[in-house]
Amino acid sequence: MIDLNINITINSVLYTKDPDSSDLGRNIITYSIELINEIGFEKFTFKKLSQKINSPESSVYRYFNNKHMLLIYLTSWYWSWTVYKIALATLNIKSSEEKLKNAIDILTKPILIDNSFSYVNEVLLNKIIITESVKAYHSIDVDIENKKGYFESYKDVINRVSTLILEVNPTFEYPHMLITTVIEGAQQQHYYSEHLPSLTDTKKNKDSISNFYNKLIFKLIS
Amino acid sequence: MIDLNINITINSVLYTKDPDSSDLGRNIITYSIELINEIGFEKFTFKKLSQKINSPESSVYRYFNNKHMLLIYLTSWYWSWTVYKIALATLNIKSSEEKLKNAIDILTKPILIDNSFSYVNEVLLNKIIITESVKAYHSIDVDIENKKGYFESYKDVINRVSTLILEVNPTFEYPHMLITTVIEGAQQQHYYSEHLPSLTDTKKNKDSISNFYNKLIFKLIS
Amino acid sequence: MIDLNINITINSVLYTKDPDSSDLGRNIITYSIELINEIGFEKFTFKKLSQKINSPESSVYRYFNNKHMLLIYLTSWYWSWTVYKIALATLNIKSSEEKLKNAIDILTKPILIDNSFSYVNEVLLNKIIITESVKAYHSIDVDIENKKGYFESYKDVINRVSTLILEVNPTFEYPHMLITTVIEGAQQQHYYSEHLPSLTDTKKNKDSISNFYNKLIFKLIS
Amino acid sequence: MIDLNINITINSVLYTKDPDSSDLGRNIITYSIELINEIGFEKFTFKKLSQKINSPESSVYRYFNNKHMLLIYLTSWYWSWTVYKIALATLNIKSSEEKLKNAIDILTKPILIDNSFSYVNEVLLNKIIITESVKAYHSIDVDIENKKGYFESYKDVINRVSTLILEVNPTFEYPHMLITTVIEGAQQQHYYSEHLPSLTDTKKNKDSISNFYNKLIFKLIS
DNA sequence: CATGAATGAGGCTTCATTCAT
DNA sequence: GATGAATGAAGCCTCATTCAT
Repeated sequence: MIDLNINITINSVLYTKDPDSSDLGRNIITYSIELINEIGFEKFTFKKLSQKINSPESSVYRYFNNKHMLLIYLTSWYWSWTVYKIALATLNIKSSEEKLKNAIDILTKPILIDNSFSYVNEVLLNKIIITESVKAYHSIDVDIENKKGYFESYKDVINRVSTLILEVNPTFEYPHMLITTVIEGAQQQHYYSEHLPSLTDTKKNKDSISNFYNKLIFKLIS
Repeated sequence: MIDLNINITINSVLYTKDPDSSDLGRNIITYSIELINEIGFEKFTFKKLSQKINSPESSVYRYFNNKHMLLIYLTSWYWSWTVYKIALATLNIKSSEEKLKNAIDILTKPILIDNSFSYVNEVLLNKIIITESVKAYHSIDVDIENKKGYFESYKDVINRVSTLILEVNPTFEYPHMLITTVIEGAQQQHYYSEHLPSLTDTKKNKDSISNFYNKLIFKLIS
Repeated sequence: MIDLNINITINSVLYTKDPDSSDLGRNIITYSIELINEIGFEKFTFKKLSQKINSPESSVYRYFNNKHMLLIYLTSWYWSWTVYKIALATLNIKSSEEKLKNAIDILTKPILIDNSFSYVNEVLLNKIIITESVKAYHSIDVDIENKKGYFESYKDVINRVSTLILEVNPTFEYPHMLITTVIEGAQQQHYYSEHLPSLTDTKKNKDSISNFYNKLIFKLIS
Repeated sequence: MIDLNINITINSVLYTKDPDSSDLGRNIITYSIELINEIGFEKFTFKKLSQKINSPESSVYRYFNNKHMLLIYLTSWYWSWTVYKIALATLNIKSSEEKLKNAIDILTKPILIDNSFSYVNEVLLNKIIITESVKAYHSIDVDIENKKGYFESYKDVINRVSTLILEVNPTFEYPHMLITTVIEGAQQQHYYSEHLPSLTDTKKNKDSISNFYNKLIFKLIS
């Protein structure tokens, strides 16, 4: 991946103080990703995080009002990063089919570390997205939070890829449904292949998940 | 639906004392479904439940060791009930395509109340499955729990429908992947159509979700 | 004072669990009165109380939801006890003037220990009433709390003495205003005579407060 | 009221830096009055105030060491303002009775906005005095604070009006007791008429509070 | 077997204050 | 002198669980 001098910009409604504005803030991001992976989001607390980073709990609160907001931030970061990867992968490509294919690959293949963003371990973050992100928008306050714009970056991914689908087949009726099905399906399959293999069919081939969803999309929209 | 004198049988590893064996137990099921819908699983506690049913907290503990086990029980009940509905809907049907189509309809159409099981409100339970069931198997202990058989009834659904897929197309490589994608995709779409409509395409037609997944399956396996 | 086998009954909306129903509950009352006197209501916390009585904080919460409710309870107890003292002091007395005078004495003279209620130190409790009771009903939620009946026992005192005033002078227009002025004035004067003597005129004579308010009442209603 | 080019002067022990010496200081006064009215003194914090006035918390600390000192300042301001109003209202009047009557009116009638002091909303401040001022001198440190002179302006009011009482009746024994009873009684009655009407008798007539206390005083000292 | 009381531990959050710039 | 960041301590409350009856 090209090393560009860039930052993922996150909507300021998603934090109290920008974590990318200080060492402590970046530590919060780095080690919350680690800690959520270790113990799960349910048992994750700001107290445990603050012990891990040797800062007082109250300092964490200067960045995020509560752990739910931190999770929203992490998912937003992840989807903004995905948007950026899709943008790079479709740049200067003429064929609509190829652009779509490249986007699908990004959404369905295993995640690799991206050294452009030193304080985020994208592989671990992806595991959190798979395991915990449903909790981010399956909250009882989803409607309020949606209005506040908490899910914009995910919507952005969906809309961009929907547009690519419509470029290939302008009369296809269900682009959003298709693309959310693929994204979330692929994430589940990666989880199943690791934890509940009888729910999937990935034993033989590492690329079977990506292959499956590519076939699914192109068969459906052709 | 035919009124059969039947019960959903749940594996005894999923409870300490069978909730279907007493009024208190059935109350626990009925009102936990209500309460989880009201306040979300995160904020649901045995204390609040016990206040709602006017029984001591300690009595609830006789049935389930903790709220996670209760959620596992509820999801198991839901998928066992789904197995039963699929069994009924495919009984005495010769055509493999029709059997599959009937199963898909059950998995993708909106849930209706089933009066055969008086103490379970299936419509509310389905909302819990959509919103909270990921939390049931996205726990840090998933591998242990899988070994204990906590997810057998979901696997049962997947295996039965996979078999139907293979009846239609014996060479199809990814029956499990396809069916988990469809089941979970359909549930998400129902959730999105209510809470995050910009992530789906359901405005015009109530049956669009079911139509979409039917097309998807038959296009893919034909 | 006659030793009667009685209890002050407190409306059950004022507690979560009746403190008069257990040793722990009675300890909470006894020692909260002590502790509030020592450090003031502002700095009083359930944690400090629980340390004083060697019980866990959470046990205190079984009796009162928060310290505000405890203060409401204490003031209610105090005014119910006052109603009881007035009832005793006016029993079997024919003269309206004498009944009123006896009631006024109870409301304006210094408080004496009443051994009928072993776990309440009435002298200390009275100091709390003088110093802190305004905080009980000068809360931002006074209107809601009034509807819930938090102040009924104080209203009871006022109404009973108002009735006595009207017995003496049935045409007097301001019985409630007069009696609240006297009760709260007398309490303030006792406080001032101890802490801010330049705001009162009590140097010479211990009974001057009671004398003053007796004169005030009878001059005004005659 | 005559527009005089004047300021209420507050004893410098009541602040760390004079709030009337800067825009920020005057903002602290203006918006603390608003905020205490909105959320009550208990929940009022310098943090919330600093957010309201868009200044850092630490800047507020330059003016007042803590919120208790701010409350002392506000009550002092209020009573100094009252002294000033009484002075104006008794200027050039010969009759002692009339001077006393005018002073009583000021102390018992509803407060009106005084445009001479632009950054203080006297109506809101009076509500704070009614609701919260008891907390100012009912602190555990009252004796120390009294020695430091925190309550001088209230004492000033009491002494001036006591002098007026003694002008009318030089042999009256309880001028301080009478005047504190009237001032605090009247404030309570205004509170009760708004929040706990069953404790007062103000339904018919807006001026009944002032009438009552005028009658009370003149009947008692004549 | 069912109950109700009791509790230790910890979650979440705010406070009042200090410090370095 | 004003600011803004940082923080230790504590407040308030709930949780999940155990125990004695």
